[in-house]
Amino acid sequence: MKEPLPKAYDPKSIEQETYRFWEENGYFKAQTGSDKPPFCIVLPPPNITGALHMGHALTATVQDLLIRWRRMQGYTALWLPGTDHAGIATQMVVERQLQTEGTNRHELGREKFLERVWQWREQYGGRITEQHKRLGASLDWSVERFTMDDGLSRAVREAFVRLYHEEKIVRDNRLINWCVSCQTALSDVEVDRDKPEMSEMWSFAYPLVEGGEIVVATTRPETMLGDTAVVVHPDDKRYRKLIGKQIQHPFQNRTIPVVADEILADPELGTGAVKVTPAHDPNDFECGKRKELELIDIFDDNGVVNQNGAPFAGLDRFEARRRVKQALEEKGLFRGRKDHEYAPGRCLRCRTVVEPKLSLQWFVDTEEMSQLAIDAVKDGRTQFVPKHQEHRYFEWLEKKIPWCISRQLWWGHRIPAWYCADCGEITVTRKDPQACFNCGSFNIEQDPDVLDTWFSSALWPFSTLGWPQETALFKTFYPTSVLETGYDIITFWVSRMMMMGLKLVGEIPFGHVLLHPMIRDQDGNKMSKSRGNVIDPLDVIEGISLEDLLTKTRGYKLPDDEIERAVEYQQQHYPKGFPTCGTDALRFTLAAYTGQDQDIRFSVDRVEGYRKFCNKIWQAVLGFAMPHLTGLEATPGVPEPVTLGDRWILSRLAEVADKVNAHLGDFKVGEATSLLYHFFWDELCSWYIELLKPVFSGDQASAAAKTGRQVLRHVLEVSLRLMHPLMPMVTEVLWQQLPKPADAPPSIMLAAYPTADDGLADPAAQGRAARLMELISAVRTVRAEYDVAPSKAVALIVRSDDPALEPLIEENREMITALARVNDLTIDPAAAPRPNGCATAVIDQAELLVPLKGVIDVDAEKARLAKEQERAQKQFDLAEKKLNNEKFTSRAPEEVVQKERTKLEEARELLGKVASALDRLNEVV
RNA sequence: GGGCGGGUAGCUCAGUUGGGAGAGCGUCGGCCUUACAAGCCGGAUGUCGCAGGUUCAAGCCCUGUCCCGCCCACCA
Repeated sequence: MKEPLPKAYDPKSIEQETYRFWEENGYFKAQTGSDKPPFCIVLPPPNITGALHMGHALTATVQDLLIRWRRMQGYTALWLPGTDHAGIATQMVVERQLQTEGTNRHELGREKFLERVWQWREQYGGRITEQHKRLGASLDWSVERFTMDDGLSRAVREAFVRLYHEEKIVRDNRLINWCVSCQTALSDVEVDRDKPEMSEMWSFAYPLVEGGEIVVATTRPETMLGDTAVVVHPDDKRYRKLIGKQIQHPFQNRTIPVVADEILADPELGTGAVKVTPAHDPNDFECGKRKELELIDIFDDNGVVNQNGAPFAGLDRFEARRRVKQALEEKGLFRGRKDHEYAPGRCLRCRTVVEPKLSLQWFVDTEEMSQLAIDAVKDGRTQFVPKHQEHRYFEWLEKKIPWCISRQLWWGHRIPAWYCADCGEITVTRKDPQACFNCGSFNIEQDPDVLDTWFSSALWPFSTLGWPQETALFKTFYPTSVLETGYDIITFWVSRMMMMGLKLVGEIPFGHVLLHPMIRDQDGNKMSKSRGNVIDPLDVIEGISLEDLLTKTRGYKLPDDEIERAVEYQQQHYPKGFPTCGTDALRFTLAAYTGQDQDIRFSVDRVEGYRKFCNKIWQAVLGFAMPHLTGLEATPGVPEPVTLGDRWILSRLAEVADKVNAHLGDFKVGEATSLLYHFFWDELCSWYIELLKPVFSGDQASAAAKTGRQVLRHVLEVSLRLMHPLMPMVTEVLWQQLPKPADAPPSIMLAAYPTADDGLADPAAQGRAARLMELISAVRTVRAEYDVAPSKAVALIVRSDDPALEPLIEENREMITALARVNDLTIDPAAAPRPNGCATAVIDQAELLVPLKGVIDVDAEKARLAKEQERAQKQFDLAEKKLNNEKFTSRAPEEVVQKERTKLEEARELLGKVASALDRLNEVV
């Protein structure tokens, strides 16, 4: 880190090197066994198949800033990284790979296939964690985890066995969601409901054995092949006498009964009669249980009609629909169709319409666990931020839906259940058994299925720390402090971690759930490859040309027309590609966006703005400060201020440090970023550094100059520490450059996070500084309005009778002359004669005259003053109106009324000054 | 159908014990003033979605309403 630094900020030249410096020195490593308070965040494990996207960048930014902040505050901070094996996703990737080799997993066999998956994982599974390093993430890589690690697999086994023996996990034949494409069962949260699409409600008649008919309506006519009843409401007069009668199935040699059921049948809907297919509809299934109806499964695992669906066996379910309708029409049973909106459930991963299907699967009984999870949030042991997101959590948990956890896949944690071929008993145990626990037979076979990926994810906050063993990590860091993630996985993940943590460990897994919004493109659309609006964080960090961007897009595995569309979008929206913005700017942007409650419309322009901020910091430290600070011996503690400027900036520093800590404590990250941005740029750079310039160009040995150097060094150094959690790279590099007391740590990461004690509160100095700034700004405005170049100095006459103003101006004469570019500053009493040809500005308790001989345009000046007059008049009128209102003066608090009186007086004075200036102008003419 | 969030400058968004409407980007004018033109100085810009109400006082609280986004339910 000792190489000469470039003159201008260049993120590429510092970032990777800085990360290496931290990593090689082990600064990310959390020490257990210290007496410091613990602070722990577990990184939501990205899928090994995933590539870093903006959502990861956002999550990493927020978590890293919390971790760095707490670490600097003196906490033992652990940020634990890891990845998820992502069952279906990974298996699909490897299966596609096999396909290109002309083989498949069945040819390969289970064992060989799993070897291939592990191989794939070795090769690509670490990509995404490497990418986190580019974000500056201070993750403790020494404790990196993977959901299929031995340790985590032991935790999975432990959880399963314990829940099984408590009968919270059961094997049962139930209706589940079956994906005919992925060939596996899915849980309810893995079924996605799209916007409803136009479909039809199709009616047909079932002929009664005794003659007559009963008409039913359905969106899925093909399921009539598996119908085992028609239900009507017991009170429905139209059908009452049909209850108990038999229907002749039109295509099959069987009859089905008309049954009364007040739950499923609603006389108000449709025809009031409902066909019941217990094996292929959740409501019908429940009805079937109530009425002990026969279950007829008419589809095989591919969604093709089986022998039960004769004579339509062999047809795909959608083809079967067409043919059943056709056949019913031919038999004269068609009774009409209506347009109908219908939203079929789709497999979250492959978009195939899921088939409700009767199947023997493993389920978690969530009744008790859900309640534990609900209670923990209701009583505040775990708090959601923002709080209103709780409703998603409660809404889902309160349904207490059994969780189908078995998946018909090979990649994942295999279910630890062995079936005995001899006695039929199930053995469920922590260690693989040699024989049946019941009969001792060796003729046992393990369940071929694996567990839902989310089962292992649900254990993440404690399995990663060593549970079920009482490891030092586990004892130190459980429960973890904050769980930070997107609101979209509250049901998938947050709820289930709460359930499992409370059930298995007996304690909440985390104290706060911090939820961030989703990242969309600048128009509010979801980012998707096929749309072409995906912004890769690494492209923003490093910059990318349009050409390279398009090359990347053309490499996507997408249909040609989608690629063309994506390319077109990018040509239109990103004609110049993306500039190099750097990690710090990206992080600052993402942090600034988190104030929002709605989804983020990500704009690269904004990142570019913050890259400029990085340059501003760079220039302030290296360009301005360092030449004045070389060889400076840094005094420890807060320097004793000499000038008003010193007092003012140190006072502001105290306020800012205080507020930033408060904001971060409240998770108000956006507030903290904006505060730091404005403090550094608008106050430190635009005012304090500017007013140091005349000090530094004068006598180097003066008290003002000597203290100025110390204050400058101090304020910059504290500011860098304040900003470090947000912009870790640039702050580290610059911090290394600044002179520091001898006991300073080797990295800014290890330095203490600033508090109000790093500044010096001085409200009086702030008030006085504000008056000077007002004065200087007023002169600048006059200059700007008359287009006086900065290189040209002007004279300034301050007319005032305020006894406080004269000493203030005298003591800070240099500041005014330098910042307002004034060469001749005089202070006159308010009644002193006015010279000709002056532009006038009016401020609180003073009139400012700027002689501009020959430049003054009387009309322009009149117009200018008229505008000021108007503004003052408005203020005056407003205050007067309020004060004339008896209700206001009697009911408003005294201080508010007093404030209004002051305002009125100020406005009155302003008006007087402006009026006299106007008079003066008129005299001249 | 039920619920949640949002509607503030051209754009993206801040704005809590209710008490002078803000920032960034953009825009306009002027500046190479020796850290920074990736900069500096200055200007303009608003029926705070709409309509009521409470209050001395409403962007903020209440009621109604419209629009956008999302969640849940229903969809025989």
